[in-house]
Amino acid sequence: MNGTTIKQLAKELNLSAGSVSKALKDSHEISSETKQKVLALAAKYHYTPNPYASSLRKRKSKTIAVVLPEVADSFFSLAINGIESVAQAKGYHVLIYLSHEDFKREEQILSAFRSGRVDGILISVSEETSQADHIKEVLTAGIPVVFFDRIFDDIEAAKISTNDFEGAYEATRCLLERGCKKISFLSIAANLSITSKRVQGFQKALHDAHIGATDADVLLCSNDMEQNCRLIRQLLEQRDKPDGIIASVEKLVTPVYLVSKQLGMAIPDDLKVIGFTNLHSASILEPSLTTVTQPAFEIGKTAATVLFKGLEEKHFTLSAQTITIPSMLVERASTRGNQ
Amino acid sequence: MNGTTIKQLAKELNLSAGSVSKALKDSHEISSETKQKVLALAAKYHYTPNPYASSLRKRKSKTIAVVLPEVADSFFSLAINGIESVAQAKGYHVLIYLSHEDFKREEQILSAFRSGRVDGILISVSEETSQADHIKEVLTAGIPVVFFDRIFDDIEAAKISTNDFEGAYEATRCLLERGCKKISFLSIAANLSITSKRVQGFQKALHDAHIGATDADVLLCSNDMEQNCRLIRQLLEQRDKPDGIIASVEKLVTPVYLVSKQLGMAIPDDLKVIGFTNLHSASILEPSLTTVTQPAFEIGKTAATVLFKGLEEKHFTLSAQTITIPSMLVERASTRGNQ
DNA sequence: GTGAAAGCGCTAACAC
DNA sequence: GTGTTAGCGCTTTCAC
Repeated sequence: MNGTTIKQLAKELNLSAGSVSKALKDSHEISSETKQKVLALAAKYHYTPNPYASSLRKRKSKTIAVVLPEVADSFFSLAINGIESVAQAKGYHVLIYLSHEDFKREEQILSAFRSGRVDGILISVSEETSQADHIKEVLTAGIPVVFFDRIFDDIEAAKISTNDFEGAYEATRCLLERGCKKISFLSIAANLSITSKRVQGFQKALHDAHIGATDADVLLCSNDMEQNCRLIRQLLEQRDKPDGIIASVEKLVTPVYLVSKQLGMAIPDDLKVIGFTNLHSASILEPSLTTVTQPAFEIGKTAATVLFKGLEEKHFTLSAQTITIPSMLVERASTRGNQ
Repeated sequence: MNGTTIKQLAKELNLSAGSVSKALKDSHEISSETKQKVLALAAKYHYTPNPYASSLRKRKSKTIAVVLPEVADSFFSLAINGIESVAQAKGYHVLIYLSHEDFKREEQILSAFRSGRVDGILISVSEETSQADHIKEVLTAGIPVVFFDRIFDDIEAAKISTNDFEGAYEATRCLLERGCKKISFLSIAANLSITSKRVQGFQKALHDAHIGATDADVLLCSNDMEQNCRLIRQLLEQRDKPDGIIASVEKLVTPVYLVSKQLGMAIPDDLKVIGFTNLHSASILEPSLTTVTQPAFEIGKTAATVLFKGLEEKHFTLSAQTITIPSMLVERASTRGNQ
């Protein structure tokens, strides 16, 4: 920490600290002449108020926390961009914390927020998060929370997500229409909202097409690339192998392409593929990948906007806000129909 | 902000605030009996010290700032992961700011740091940054700065980057060895350290191979995808078109693949390609992409580690630290030699 | 081993 | 219009 304080300015101007403070915030109580002088001197010394002193005094930090599982895939990168753009415009600061998909860490991170470090929290929960006591605690401490993407249903808080159910439903319909008879759905951690809703959308679409959906059609994958490759290889080597695959998160796309190539299965002729991803490179894969493109930037932006509204407007009930931003099915070559 | 304060604990325990404070930090002046009682009550009330009060008092925020151009590509995502992992281990908080490649914004962001909001700064400068007065100012205000990836040479500060020159040199050599006669180098903003060093590595390799390198071999691209596609198309449509391309940043890879496909140029037979990127999908492109893979996570981790050393050790001169972490040329199908 | 007091820098209520 | 005062919550020196 450094330099110029209000006191120093006051002394040099033969004013009181209080008057300088008021002048700096353009209070009507201060003569414009004095304001000029104060502003001039402040500029000269590059005076910047100590944020912690004023946070302490005003009991507001002008800071929000963003809690994420990881910032490895394109979804969270874009979401951060969205959040940051709103925060910067509103003059808020953004603290970032990664749970690394670890519930214990997520708990620790959240528990530190009870002390007033942040005015509000944006969170996308970890894979391991199956209960929300840690979130309820910050909520009862009076700190607003907005969930985004990986939301938690049974809790009273704002939730911003994409239409996971419909996205998966559409994707499944697309594969069926292109002639798939047996579709596998690759998912991750079952307790995540995005997972369960996507699985439901998948199963509903099968159902509506009068195709029996069994649990065996859903393959639970992990965070380990090697292991996922093995699982997918097993899947594609079995007698009753699928002719369509939905990769419900970005990191499952690479293993699908790799393994199908290894096994000499041609996409889309032997196997059609759809991925939930925002990868730019989807269009330059061979074949180019049909995607359920998520409004990642928009989700981040909306979540932040809603949070700031909650922080700034007195009688705005955050908990009522549940916003769904639609994803978009972008058809490319990986689902081309058989001729 | 909320809840329990030291005062309240003190009152309930019939102690002074000072004693409670000492007990909480396990001072030897306090009897272990008292410590027990204090700790017990603190736990009961989930006491968490107000960070801003103690920052104010101790003139230390336990917070660092990360200033980035953008968090769109895989490089910065991984770097953030690296930074955050160290920060979390050290008990530091991470504020994130995006310059969006805008110098004015970068200046504004930096100037706010003079007030002591952060103990140190990690920065990767914007494309537009051609002078460093804003950085020198925080430096003279006593706030340590560590550059990472996009460093700034003529300034006394720690710098963590990859071997841009050698990476480009190797990439160029690789193309030459695989039979390329004319190589184009796609670059972005010329004033960036990474750009100029990579261009130099490229030109040196041509030189060493006794190939005249002209400025025309370097194609300056922008941030606009459409425009880049047009530029690359022009390049590949001219009579004297290249048979090798180096995409010096991740976002230039997609346009190269797209355009070469549109023009019916086969990679690697008609055109060999190397990209500076950490994309997972490099291996599933068709053909798979030879990459200069950067140690993104490591760079972030090292930058943070160096910064914390500077913050914690009294006589550690940060400015001396200039660390280069090698990138790795990973050969894949996009540079396969002609048979 | 514990307490009292001062102060980090700022703001807001109240005085004049 | 400007000054004074008190205090946000915590830490630290100095007394006892």
